[in-house]
Amino acid sequence: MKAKLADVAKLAGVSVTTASRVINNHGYLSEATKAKVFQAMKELNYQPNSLARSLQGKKLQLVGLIFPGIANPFFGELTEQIETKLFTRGYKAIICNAGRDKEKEREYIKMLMANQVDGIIAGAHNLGIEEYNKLGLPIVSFDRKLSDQVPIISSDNYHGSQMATEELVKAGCQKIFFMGNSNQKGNPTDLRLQAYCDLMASLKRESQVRSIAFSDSVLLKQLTIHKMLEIDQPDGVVCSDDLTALLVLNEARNMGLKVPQDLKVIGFDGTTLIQTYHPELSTIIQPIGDLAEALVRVLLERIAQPEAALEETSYILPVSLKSSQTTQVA
Amino acid sequence: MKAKLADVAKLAGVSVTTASRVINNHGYLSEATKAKVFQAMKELNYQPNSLARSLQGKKLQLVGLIFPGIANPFFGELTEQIETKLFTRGYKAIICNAGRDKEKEREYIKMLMANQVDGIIAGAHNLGIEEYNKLGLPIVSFDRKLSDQVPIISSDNYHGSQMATEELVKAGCQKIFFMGNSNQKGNPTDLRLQAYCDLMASLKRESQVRSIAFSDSVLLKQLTIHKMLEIDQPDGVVCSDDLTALLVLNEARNMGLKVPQDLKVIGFDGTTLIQTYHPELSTIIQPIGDLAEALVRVLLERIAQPEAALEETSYILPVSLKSSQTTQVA
DNA sequence: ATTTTTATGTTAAACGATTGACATATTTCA
DNA sequence: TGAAATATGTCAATCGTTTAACATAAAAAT
Repeated sequence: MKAKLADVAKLAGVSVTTASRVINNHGYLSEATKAKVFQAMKELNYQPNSLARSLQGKKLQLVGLIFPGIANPFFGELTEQIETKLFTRGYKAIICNAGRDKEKEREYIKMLMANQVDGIIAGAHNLGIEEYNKLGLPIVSFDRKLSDQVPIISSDNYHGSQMATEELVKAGCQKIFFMGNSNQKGNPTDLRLQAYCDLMASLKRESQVRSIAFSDSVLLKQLTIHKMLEIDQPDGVVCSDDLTALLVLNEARNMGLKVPQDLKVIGFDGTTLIQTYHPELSTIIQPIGDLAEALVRVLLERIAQPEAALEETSYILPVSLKSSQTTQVA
Repeated sequence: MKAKLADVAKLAGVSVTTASRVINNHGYLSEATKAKVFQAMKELNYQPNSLARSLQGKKLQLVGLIFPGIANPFFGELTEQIETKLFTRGYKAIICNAGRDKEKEREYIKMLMANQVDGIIAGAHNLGIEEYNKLGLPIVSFDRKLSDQVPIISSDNYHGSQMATEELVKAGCQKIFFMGNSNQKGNPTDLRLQAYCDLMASLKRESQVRSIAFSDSVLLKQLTIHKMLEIDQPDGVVCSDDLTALLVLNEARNMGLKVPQDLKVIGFDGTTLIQTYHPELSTIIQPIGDLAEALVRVLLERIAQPEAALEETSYILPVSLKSSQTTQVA
């Protein structure tokens, strides 16, 4: 049904070899022949079968993206940016929503290998180092150390969280809590927590951490937040991400607390979505476009030269503070 | 580098043919042989090369998803659901963010063809019917008529918008406006607009439509909204989607309007994100999970039996009204 | 007029896996 | 014991494309 190279060659009145030469621009070709072949390709709406080409050793120009899920706006925006940048460079992306599921991530990796992807961008990290090490595939990791062989791209989580905490301190908060997604060890969110704790310690203040699990239902999350606001009555909350910050804001409003008078809140991520639809929220902005660019660039470099020594094993991109109403001095 | 079938066969001490037979469960095999081969596969971490298999005529089990972009929460959630359901059935997904760009969508389609995808789920509709018709590939469309040969899955946009408008009428609004993304013809959003207009007409009220283009900057959108709220002073706004509704709510708050006392607002889409972080917003909920299920099921049926006559050319899934604070009777 | 260069064709092998045809050996069952 | 069923192997073709090797012929350069 679908046109193959032999059909093109026949229509153009040349041999299959010549047709292939035209496509791959290989050897001596006359303009006339090229024109004939291109014309035939157009007429037949011919697309070379990438699978067959890749069997020959050519790159499939396909990469796998493994993330916890793209419904989360941060990963959605990051994935979209990555895909766009890949496309510009002639690459395609297979998406894998691994969630928090180790087994699923393992399955995805198998599937990607079977599909001969040229490389992987890993942003879901349920698996151990060893499993990624033995793949023999170019990999770059988003925000998590996988192995010495795998370059990591991330935002400056530590500095971001430091700025966030400072923002609340400067705004005059006396009782600053940290509220975040519960942290498996090694998670970059750890750095956000760490920076908060370090800064509090350096100010001789007590760290107060409340965590809500990613998998908790919203009601449970709200309950946790409610309890914190009611019992502990903090006047400032550093949140591990913007969505958590929104929950805090919502709960505060329900309880009749005034923001920023009674309570100041700052988030983390700064997606376009949040910046657009919640311009009032102070937050730490991750440079999503730059992150995507770095992930793609480093991966494609690895793909082009798999043997080259790693220039850098870690790329930490700067974040920026967006100071808005939720941290305004009352 | 990567293990191939020949390596497995050698390690297992059998012929390549036998190894292949084990994998494909073809012909007579002894338990002992099967065990040996499986063992060898495990040891070598062998994954059959899907590309080579597909060249043989086997399905690649790969489908293309073409959407305007997954950063939009609605498409993000829909894409995630689709991907999950595909994965369960052994299929993989290539994502294509076509935006509003005709040329890019065309390029994506070429690329998908070159990659021998088994089918396409099309949710970005920049191209004409003809282009989709001549692909000779199973396709299902989300929310837009492409051709008689292409089944459409969509929500009941008309009924949804009808319910939305009624909700405002019931809540006592006297001056109900429609605010939405500007509508190219044939867009399903048209039905939302249509339902609003029809209902207004049947009530002998005047339709008032304000449109903001998808591509408008946020500032421009806000300006449009501001103008409407200030000059026309509607007391109810039917929005074509939840994000637009949020902009209206924000602008209303900035202007000191009280919701729902001075102004009632209702949105459309009802993503988990919005329901979670904006529980106050009344909206029409599209059944994202069911839409994904239907898209996947119908596509896989077409893939399994490409020649079968279409059972249905259009599947319209019911939506539901979520009546919340923004449309409460004051 | 002769050598290069350019242009194209023929043929065949290769990529990795599948599969049919055929041969052979072992087991099982009448 | 002999036929049927079971188990495995060898060989070769096939999928669509690429590419090296070789041959040939016309055009261009010497």
